[in-house]
Amino acid sequence: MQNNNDQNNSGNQYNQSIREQKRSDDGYNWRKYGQKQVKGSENPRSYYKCTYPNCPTKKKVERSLDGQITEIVYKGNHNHPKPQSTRRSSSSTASSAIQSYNTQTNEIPDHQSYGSNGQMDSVATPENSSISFGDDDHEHTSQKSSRSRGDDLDEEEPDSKRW
DNA sequence: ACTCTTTGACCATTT
DNA sequence: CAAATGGTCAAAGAG
Repeated sequence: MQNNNDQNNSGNQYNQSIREQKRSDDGYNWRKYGQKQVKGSENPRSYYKCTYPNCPTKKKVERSLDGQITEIVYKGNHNHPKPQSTRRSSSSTASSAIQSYNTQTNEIPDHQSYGSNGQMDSVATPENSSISFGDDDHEHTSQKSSRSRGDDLDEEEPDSKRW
C-alpha cells in the first residue's frame, strides 16, 4: 500500500497550557532540559534554562513528593528584559539598559547558599520589567552559622510564603 | 508546522 | 584509574 503515513498518536501526557503555567515563574520563560535524582533524597531535581539567545541563566528546582519545592537554585543572571507575558505593560520606561554581555569579571556567579529558614526573596515580585541586574555580588559574609547542610530535617513550612 | 516536555545516555567533576 | 554524583545534550512524544 502506498500510504503509510500514520499518526500514531498514542500515550497521553498531562499538559495544562504550556507557556502559561503561572506556577512559580519569575516572569521569565524556562525550558526544562533535564531531570535527575540526587542521592540522599528521593526528590527529583529539575534543570531549567532561560529561553533566550544568550541568557546563561539556569535554574535548578528540586521538588518534593508533596509538591513543595525543597530547593531552588538560580545560576547566572539574565541579560535581557523580562518578557511581558500578558501582564500590565505599564509604560515601563523600557530603558532597555541592555548592557552588552560582559560585566567585568562575569564568570560563574557562584552559588547562593542560604539558610534553611531563610528568605530567598530576591525578585519574587514579577512586575514591570525592571531589569534588575545585580552584577556580581558575592555575599560572602563568611557567616556560616551552624547547619552546614548535612542530613538534618528541613524545617520548612508547607506553605510559608506564596510561591 | 511549531513548540515544549519527557526520558535516557553521555560527559564532567570529585573522591 | 575507577566509581559516584551531578550536569547537560539530544531524540521522541505530545499539544
